[in-house]
Amino acid sequence: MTVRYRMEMERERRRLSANDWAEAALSALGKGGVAAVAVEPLATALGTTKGSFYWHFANREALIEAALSLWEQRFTEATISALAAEPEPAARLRMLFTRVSRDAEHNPAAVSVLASADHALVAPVVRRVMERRMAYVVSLFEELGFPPEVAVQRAVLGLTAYVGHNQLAVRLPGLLPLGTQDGLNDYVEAAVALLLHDAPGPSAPATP
Amino acid sequence: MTVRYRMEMERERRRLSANDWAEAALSALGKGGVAAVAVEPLATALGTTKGSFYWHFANREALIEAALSLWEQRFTEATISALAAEPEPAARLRMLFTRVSRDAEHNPAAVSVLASADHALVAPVVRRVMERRMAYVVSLFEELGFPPEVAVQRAVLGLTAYVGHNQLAVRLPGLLPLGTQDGLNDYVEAAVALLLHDAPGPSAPATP
DNA sequence: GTCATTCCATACGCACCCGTATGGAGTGCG
DNA sequence: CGCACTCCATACGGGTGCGTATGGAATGAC
Repeated sequence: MTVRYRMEMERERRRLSANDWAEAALSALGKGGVAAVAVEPLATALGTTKGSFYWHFANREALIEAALSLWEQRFTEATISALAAEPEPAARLRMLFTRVSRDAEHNPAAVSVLASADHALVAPVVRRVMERRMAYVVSLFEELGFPPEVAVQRAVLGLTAYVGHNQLAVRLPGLLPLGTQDGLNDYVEAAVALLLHDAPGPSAPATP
Repeated sequence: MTVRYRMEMERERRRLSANDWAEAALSALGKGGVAAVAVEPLATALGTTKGSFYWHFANREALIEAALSLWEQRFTEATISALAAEPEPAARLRMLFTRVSRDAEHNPAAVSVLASADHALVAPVVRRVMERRMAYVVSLFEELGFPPEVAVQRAVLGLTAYVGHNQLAVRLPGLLPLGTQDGLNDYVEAAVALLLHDAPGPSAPATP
């Protein structure tokens, strides 16, 4: 019965950790890009002041780095590890596209990160992530038996389509005329079918 | 022989017009998004001061609107009118993709505009432009004889691929493994071939 | 309870940008 | 020349965000 609740009606007012700040920064990153990862606005949003922040972090750059690190881990690992179970490369491709297309409009962080790719702290992270994805998709088409040049072309088409889909779905909701969930599913099926067109047998060299 | 050149060695120092400011704003928009369309930085870049700006414009919003209007006109009209000459829809599609893929990496304005699509002044402009493009590409595939649902799917794949291509080429140069110009041309050919796969005859109803 | 440690609130200086006010160059016209 | 008009330079106030300094509250060890 210690008197712990004095004026705590408006907010919890429990103490914050560095991770709380990083999570809030990641959320702000998704909403407004790196420009929104600002100390004082985040402080008021968290119901605290700058004094809390500068106890946990050295400066604003450290906060941006923490948010980016959080994003990179959460995102890359979650997506790729979810596919590791499926042995069939064609099924993995279909699963990948279904998954990312479904999450596209609920994923503003990826859009904001790419939009801030000119920032010195963002550039290496987004490049690392995109290079990993590019290499992964290329290897996927190679595993399907496409010759290297064709695999690269299919992968570029697929990856750029995903990036553009993500951008348009987030920034201009309702623009893509895919209707409801069914329309989106049909689109993914059609797109994957095109990307897999004339697929040779798996792991069969194409030009012997 | 009037003494007109007093201290004009470092800059021309001729008087500026509102259009000069709008052009500089468009350039800044391409480099750093709407955040870079700032009065004082642009003034120093133009070798003048804010006094000049606030003579030609009411405030910063008017400058942003001028830059966006410039971009919308220059861009949409230039691209679409260049295609009006070609009667064959397949050739128009190929020409469209060749053109936009070639210009993709030299077109940072489109990327910045889409990146700033949450801005109140940018949102209606970019939505208008993208809706026009979407409708145009859909009508192109319909003209090729695809049934409406398929035309929409092909158009979505093509447009999102272009948007993603533009983003990646501008923000992460060298990431797309397309090599030199020839590699890009081959990619465009392959992508267009996939998008045109199983095309019915032009203006032939598909499901009679 | 005392006390040291952890964590936060407040106040301050600095820098940047917006918008306004005002005086003064520059130019064309009589 | 003189004068009106166009255009720009400078100075100022307000607002916001970064980073620092410093005192004080909350918490755990004893």
